[in-house]
Amino acid sequence: MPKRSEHSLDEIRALALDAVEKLVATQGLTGVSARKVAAEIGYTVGMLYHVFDNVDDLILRANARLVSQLVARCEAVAGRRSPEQAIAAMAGSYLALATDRTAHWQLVFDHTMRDGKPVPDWYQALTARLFELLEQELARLAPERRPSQVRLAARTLWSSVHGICQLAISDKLGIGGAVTPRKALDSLLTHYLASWKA
Amino acid sequence: MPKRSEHSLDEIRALALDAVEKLVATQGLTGVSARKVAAEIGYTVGMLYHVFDNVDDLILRANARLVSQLVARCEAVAGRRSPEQAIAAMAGSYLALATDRTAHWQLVFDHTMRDGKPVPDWYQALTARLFELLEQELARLAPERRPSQVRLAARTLWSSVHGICQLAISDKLGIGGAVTPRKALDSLLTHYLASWKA
DNA sequence: CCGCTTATTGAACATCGTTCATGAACTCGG
DNA sequence: CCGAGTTCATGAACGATGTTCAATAAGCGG
Repeated sequence: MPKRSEHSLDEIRALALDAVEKLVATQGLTGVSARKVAAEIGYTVGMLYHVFDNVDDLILRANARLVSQLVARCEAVAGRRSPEQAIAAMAGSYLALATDRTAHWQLVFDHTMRDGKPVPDWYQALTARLFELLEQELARLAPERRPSQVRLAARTLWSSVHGICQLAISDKLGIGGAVTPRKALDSLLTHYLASWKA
Repeated sequence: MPKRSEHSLDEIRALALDAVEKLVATQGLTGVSARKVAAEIGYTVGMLYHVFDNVDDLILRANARLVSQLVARCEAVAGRRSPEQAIAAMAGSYLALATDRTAHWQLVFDHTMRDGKPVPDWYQALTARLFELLEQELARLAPERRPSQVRLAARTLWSSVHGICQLAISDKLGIGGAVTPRKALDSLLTHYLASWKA
């Protein structure tokens, strides 16, 4: 007994993504499943598959919205002030989102493709954009460095920031609490950049 | 119709852990499930629960064996040579295991407790040991640094190494291939330590 | 008004983690 | 040597998961 709803397919998509955010915030990682999302938006599971390829696609779209926010914040601070400040602001944005929306960010970290399929291109392009922005600032910081060196430094730094934020989220950093992720990021950027720009 | 087997409980435990390694190596992350492990060792699911608390326990024990290898390698290179060389050897051990036994290491990275229970103490103690070893070398490198600074540097560096290895495993580092994880680790250690020991 | 497209359902399948009553195979006291 | 109790081990069951799909209702173009 199907009943035409008042929502367009695009609206249903958006509703589903909202539901993912709500569910992960309230129930954690296990709160996100096709059936729960469907129930949350008042549809059945089958409908979700009409609108998303599969659950991987659903979660990836939801995660992309969060990563896009990070990209936006990084773009906002790019170019302004000194390169060091811009880079610090980017890392800070990363950490801020990670600690502010921990549950959803855990979904970003922990999600892995079923079976073992590769992450789709449109998603990888999003994260690649983060590398680009950092490269820009690094090039500004040390204009005489060759592009390959800038590339290496960007990937090294961003991976490190990623690692710090991830361990911070899973509470594996400072058992005594003396080591905050904020301090770790400061330490990383201060020392790495001091030597790198020289 | 239960038949007494020829294995002791401890032997079954060991067989199961071997099976996890074999399954993850041949079938990837999805190849590891209670039923598949049970089938692999010629028992039924119920038997696994006689010998492990649950699947989290099973996987954690399997992962612990791999992490223990890393700990052992790090202990082997600790104290010898210069602190810089020891630290580089530790990071290299991390990377070597990550690239050599990629599938199993992905299990270490990707595994998260069901429901959201905390990681048990005995496992956290294992990873904490890695921090300790690095702290020793850092203290040797800069004897005048205060313990809190050594703590911070150890966590910063190890998280960064972790991040680099993780992105390397999931192939998110160098699209062009020019950036190898090896170079990223070198870059990280060289620049960070150069500034930090000063 | 009829037929075609589109939305939506609900049931089905396979797999997963987990629990448990059942029972066979040992062990040991008498 | 035999019965009681303990220890292995099973297979079925439950609920939840991702995914597919035939069936069907609603809307729309002619």
